Amino acid sequence: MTNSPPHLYYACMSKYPFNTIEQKWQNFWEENKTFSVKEDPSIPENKRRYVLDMFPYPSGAGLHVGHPEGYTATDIYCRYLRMNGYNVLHPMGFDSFGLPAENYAIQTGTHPLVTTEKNIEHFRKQIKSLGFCYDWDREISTHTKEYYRWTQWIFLQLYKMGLAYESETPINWCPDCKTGLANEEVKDGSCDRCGTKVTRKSIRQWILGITKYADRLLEDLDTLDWTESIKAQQRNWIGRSEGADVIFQIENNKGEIPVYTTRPDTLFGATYMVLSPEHALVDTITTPEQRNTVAAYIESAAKKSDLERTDLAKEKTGVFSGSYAINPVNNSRIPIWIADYVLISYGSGAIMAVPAHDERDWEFAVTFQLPIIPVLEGGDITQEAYTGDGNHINSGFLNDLNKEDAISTMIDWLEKKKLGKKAVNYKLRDWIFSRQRYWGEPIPLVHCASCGTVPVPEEELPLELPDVASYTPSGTGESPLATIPEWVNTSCPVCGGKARRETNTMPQWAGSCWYFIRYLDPENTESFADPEKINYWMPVDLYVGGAEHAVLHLLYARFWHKVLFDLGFVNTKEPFQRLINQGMITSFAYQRKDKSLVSTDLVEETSPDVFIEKATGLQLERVIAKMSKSLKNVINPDDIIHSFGADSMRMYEMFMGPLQVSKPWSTSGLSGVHRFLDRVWRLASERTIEDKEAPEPLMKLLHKTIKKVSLDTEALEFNTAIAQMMIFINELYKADTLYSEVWEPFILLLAPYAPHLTEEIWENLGKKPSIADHAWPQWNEEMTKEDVVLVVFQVNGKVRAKVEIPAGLDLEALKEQAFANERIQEWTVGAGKTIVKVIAVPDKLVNIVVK
RNA sequence: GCCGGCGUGGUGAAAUUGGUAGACACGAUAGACUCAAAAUCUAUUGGGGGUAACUCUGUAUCGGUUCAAGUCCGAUCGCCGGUACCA
Repeated sequence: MTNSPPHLYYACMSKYPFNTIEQKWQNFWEENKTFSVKEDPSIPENKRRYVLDMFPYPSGAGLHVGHPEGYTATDIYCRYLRMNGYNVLHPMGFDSFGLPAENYAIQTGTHPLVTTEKNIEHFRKQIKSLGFCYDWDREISTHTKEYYRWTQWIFLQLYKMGLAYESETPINWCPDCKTGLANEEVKDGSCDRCGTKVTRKSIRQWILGITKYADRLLEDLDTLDWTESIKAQQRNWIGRSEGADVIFQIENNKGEIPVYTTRPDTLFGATYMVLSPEHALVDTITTPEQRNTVAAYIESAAKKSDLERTDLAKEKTGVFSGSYAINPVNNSRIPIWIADYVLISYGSGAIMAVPAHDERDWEFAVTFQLPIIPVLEGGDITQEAYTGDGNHINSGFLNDLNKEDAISTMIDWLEKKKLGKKAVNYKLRDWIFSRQRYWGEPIPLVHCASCGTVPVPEEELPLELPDVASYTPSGTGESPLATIPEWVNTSCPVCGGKARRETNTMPQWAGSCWYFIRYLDPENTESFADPEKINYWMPVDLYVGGAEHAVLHLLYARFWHKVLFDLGFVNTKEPFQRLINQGMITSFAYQRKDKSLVSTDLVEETSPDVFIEKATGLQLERVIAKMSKSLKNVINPDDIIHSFGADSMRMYEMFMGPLQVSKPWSTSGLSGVHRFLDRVWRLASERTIEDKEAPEPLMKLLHKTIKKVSLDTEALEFNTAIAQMMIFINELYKADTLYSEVWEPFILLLAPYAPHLTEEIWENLGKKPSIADHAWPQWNEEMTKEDVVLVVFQVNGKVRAKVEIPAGLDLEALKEQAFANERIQEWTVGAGKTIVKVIAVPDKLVNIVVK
């Protein structure tokens, strides 16, 4: 029960020799290429499966217990599919470009290539020690030039389609990582990777036009078998809204201001306008009297971080520009204000303000005493903005219409008068793609004074990452590559004149946008993958990984895939048909009364479930927390494998609970699973195996077990499949004889779960390895049915008797049984009750309703 | 605030279409084996009452639908994840 510190595991020694067994079979699989897979055309399409794990970033910390969770789930599923005659593609690789290796290089002077390859070695060894059925011949790493050659090639396709463009507008900048970040990499105003507060910085950068695909990224979500939560996150992130662009004329012919609104029906209630401080027209509309005030406001707004301008801002601020605009529906003169609650990055950076029906405008209007005119009935606009539906008032031709009708009527009117038009907007921004760092794919472009930006010819790819003396980013917005003149200075591929290479690199997400395609054809030097192989395997049938990539990797990869689809290079609109997110493996932690947490090594369990802080003697509450070094509750997979074996580790992670939910690690729970495997081993080694017929009850249990394990494995419900196998073993334990006709099928059922142990037992039975190539056992439906069933008799819905009766008894006979039952009689006629109604469900129950 | 998910024993969790709540496992208690311990095996184990047969009660809270609700519907509370002046 206690979450013992790691050194205590070793005390729990097992009897079955998992260390030697596991090493032996891992060697066997490797030498025999048991899990190598080919595109066999004779296997029909419905018998091909592509099962993919999110590949890891090979960090210096090594494998975390969270990794094997998803990997074990797909491993069991793949082994199950193979045994059922499927041709299964199940590869593994490494997402090996990225900042940690580079930061380590800065600290130590070691080349990122050296540490990365060392980490990959370590990860590969750790992953192999769990006995997964990957086809290691297909392993890829995104940092190798053979791989990034094609990442660069895809970038050039994007460039040629006009989807990659250069820009110099303010972007998110992490002062610690010294690089620009995409919107998706900013969480709560901080860098997703290092937690440093993000600032704004204006630098030249490469941007990918993901917004051109916004509609398709949104629509095609409906075709995917993903969890609602991830789809919802992507929908929210794309943030599509429908409304209208409306043009407001500035008084005295100073120009016009287009605004975007989702509520064109409230146009009669627009009593002022607001421009974002960064809006291009601010200068034009500011009157001489207001110039100083406006300039001061813009300066103060510019100093604020995004976080201060949005999250932290409770009070609305702003200044009057001095100018007025004309409301196009009623020609009323409305003031134009400058306020930072309007963002330059959304819509046109300017709004019409309808304080009666918009919370933000209401707050602003109240603060600055601007008029609030209701145009919909309902609510109390003296207290708050009313955003609900209602009949329109004070709205000319919209009066008496509801919200929906008024919106369409107004849009028609605007379009007819050429004052505006229907419009769609997105929260999604284009993808800021360049990084001012070293350890990433060089962007294969050349800047020529006469030809402009020119792509590196495809046949010259890969454009190799050069060696640098110092990895430290300049911080000025240039990558360390800029410091190598012999690399930067080149000739223009078009005119042959002097030119400079692009010095930015790609973000870590680039490599993971298409790695699942490279697995199909990892050695190909002619193309990124052979179309025939793509046709054979794609799309990915099942993709398992963490939910933290909901709007990063999963959105970017979908975008690239759609581009490749449009170019005819891939055969599907979507890369990942089905997605499952494994839950996080958490750990227990101990909490004081004041909610502060105590490191696990400072806690003692004095009696069951009583936890005491050693230093103070105060009782602590056990809570669930993320594993963290500071709490000393991190579980290291290597320790677990060493003390309990990979099979125990695999099975425990599956037995903990449903794959999709997060659950706390418990080492005593692990030992329960280990005990089960040990019992299997002891049955195999201690009992005599008989070829004679097994008793019928055992055969029935076997068939029920085959059915349950098959259906649950298919549905990825591994915890209940394991429970059924435990029931089966508990039953086998009761007899001295082990019948081969029940034992052998059981070992096959267990094989995907505990592959090493079952290979060994299988071989000891005199069978030919590998058990992974053996056919999955089939159940006989007749044998899963019981002859006698337990039926309950209820009176008024309360169980009053339980009886065993022959299965399939007809309803009348069933009712008769109930009435004849002594206990039922006591509760019905015996108690002087009148029978009102009788409900009978075959093989289940009889419910007698009495008064 | 908004979106998504979840609330079941001491603990991790089970429970087809609504039909025996708590399978399986951990922990605990007792017993067997042992000089003893560990390991192993067996039994019991939601809570209350009763010598017992049995009985009352129980799936976050309150209410509803139903012969029957962990499951369906409504409201409330709590937890987790995401997101937030997006006009």
